[in-house]
Amino acid sequence: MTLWIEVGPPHSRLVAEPARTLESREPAAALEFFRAELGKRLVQVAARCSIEYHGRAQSTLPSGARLLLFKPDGTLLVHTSTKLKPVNWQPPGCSFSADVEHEAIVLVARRDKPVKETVRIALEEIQFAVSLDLDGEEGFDLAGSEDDMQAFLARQPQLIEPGFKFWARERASGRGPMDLYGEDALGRRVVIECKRRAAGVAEADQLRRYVERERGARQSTRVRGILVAPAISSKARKYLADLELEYIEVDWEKLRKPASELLKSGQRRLADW
Amino acid sequence: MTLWIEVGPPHSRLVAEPARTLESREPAAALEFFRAELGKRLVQVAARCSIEYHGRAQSTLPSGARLLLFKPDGTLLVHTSTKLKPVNWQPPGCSFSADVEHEAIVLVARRDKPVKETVRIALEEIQFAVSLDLDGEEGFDLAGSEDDMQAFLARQPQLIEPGFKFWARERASGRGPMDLYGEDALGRRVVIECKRRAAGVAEADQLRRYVERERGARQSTRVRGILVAPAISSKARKYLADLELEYIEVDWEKLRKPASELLKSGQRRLADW
DNA sequence: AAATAAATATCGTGA
DNA sequence: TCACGATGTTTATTT
Repeated sequence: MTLWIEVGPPHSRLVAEPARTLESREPAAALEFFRAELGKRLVQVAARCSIEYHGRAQSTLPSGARLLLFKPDGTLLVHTSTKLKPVNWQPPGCSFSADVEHEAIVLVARRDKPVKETVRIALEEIQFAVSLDLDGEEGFDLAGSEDDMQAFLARQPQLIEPGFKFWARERASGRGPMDLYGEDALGRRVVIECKRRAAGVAEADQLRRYVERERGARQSTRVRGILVAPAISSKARKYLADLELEYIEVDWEKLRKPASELLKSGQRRLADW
Repeated sequence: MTLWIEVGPPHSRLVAEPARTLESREPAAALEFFRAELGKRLVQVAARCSIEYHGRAQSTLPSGARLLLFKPDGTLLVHTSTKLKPVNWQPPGCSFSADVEHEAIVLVARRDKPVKETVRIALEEIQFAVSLDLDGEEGFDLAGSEDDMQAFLARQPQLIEPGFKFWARERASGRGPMDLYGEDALGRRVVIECKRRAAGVAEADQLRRYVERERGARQSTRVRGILVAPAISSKARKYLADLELEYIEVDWEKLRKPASELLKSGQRRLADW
C-alpha cells in the first residue's frame, strides 16, 4: 500500500460541488431540472425506474435501480450493476424530453433517423440527479489497430516471404478494398488480408472473396491469397487449404511494441505510411 | 407540455441521499473512499484525469473532464461528452485498485484473462464521487431478434414459398449451424440463412458456406440456399445470383408486430418454438 | 477453453 | 446517403 504524500492545496484535487445537483424533493423541481439540463450537459440519474424500448427491436425492463446517462450529443445509456454494455441505450442524435404521465415523471429519448426509435423511462424514485460538463475525445490516441499492423507489414515485406514486394495498401479496386496487394518473387499477384486477432472461417471467406474478385478482374487464376493473422482456427486453416489459399502467422501482440518504436522514431504516424 | 399533477408524498419519488458520497476535500479521504467502495458497489467519479490503456492495443487520453464508472462485477467505463461507446473501458472481471503515484491518486483496472490488460487513470481533480447499489438485468425482455424472426418464419413457411416444409431450426445439427433447414415442394433440401437487417456480401458468403457444407455432407449439388432478409445490397444480390443462391425479401420490421401478437397469445416465447 | 455467430451492435471511411 | 469493414468489439451458445 502506497503512503499518501500531501502536496499542494487539497482544493485542487477535490471540488465538492458539481455543476448542478438536484437537491429539492419536489417532483416539479425534478421536472424543471431535467427540462433545463437534458441535451445541454451530461445528466446522470440514479433512479428506480422501468423502461420500454421500441425501435429496431423492442424491450421491457421491469422496475429496478438503474443508472441513466444522457449526453449532450443525444446519447442515452442505461446501466445496471453488471456488464459492459448498457441494458438500454440510444446512439447520438436523440432528442430528450421530460414529462409527467400517470403521476410519474417520464423521460423519453427519441430519434427518427435512421429508424424511428423510442426509449421511455418511467421514474419511480430518484436517488440522485446531477448535471455537469465533460470534455470530448480530443487528443485520444490508439495504437495497435489493424491499420497499424498493415503499415508495419508494408514496411516489413520479408515477414510475408523473401522477395515479396508491396504494390498497394487498402487498394480500392472497383469490387472492394483489399488490405494489401503485391507481387511475389515469381511475379505472381498476391492479395493479403491481415487480421490483428485470431482468424476464423469468416475471415478466410473474406480473403476468398477478394482473391476471386481479383482473379475475375485479371482473367487469371494465378493470383495468390494470404491470410496474415496471429492465429487461425483449425476449421479455417482446413478451409483455406481446400481453397489453395495460404496462411502466415504474424504475432502482432509481440510486434506491436517494435512497431510502436518505429512510430515514435518516425515523423509520421505508422498508419500513415 | 404536460402539466404536473402532484400525487402522494414527494419523498417516494425523490431521495436526496445516495448510498455514499465523497464529501471531504482531503485526498486521503478520497483514497480511502475508493478503496472501500471499488468492486463492492457501483462507483461513479466525475474527474479531470488522464488515462493510459495497455492490452489488446494501447491508448492514451490526455487530461480532461471524464465520467468514470466502476461496476461491482469488475467492469470499467470511461465516458466523454459524446458517443455511445466509452473512450476507455474494461469488460467484467477486472480488479480495481487505488493508489498514490507521483503525488496523485491513480485508479487502476486490471485483468489477466483472456489477455493481460490495464487501464490506468491518473486523477487530477475530483469533481464528484459517489457509490451506490444498482439492480441487475433480471426481468429484462427483448423481442424482435433474429431468433424471433426464425421462429416466426418456421411458423409461416409459406412466406418462403408454397409447399415449403421446415425440418429443423438452427444449431445442434452435426453438420454445423444453419438458421433454418427444410425441403421444397420438389423434395430438394433447402438451407435458409435469415437476417433481421439488410444483408451484404458477408451474409451471402455465410449462406454460401452453409450450402457448401451441406452439399458436401449430402454428396449432392441439389441443395438450395436462400437468404431471407428485409433488404440486400446490389453487390450481394449479384453475388448470390452468380452462386445460384436465392434471396427472399421479408420485411421483418413490419412483421415484428404480428409476431409479437403471436407471442402474447401463445403460452411459450416465440423463440422457443 | 475454443469457436462460431448475433447485436437495438457502433463507428469511421469512401464512393 | 449507402455500403462495407474494423472494433481493445461484447455477449451468448455450443462443442
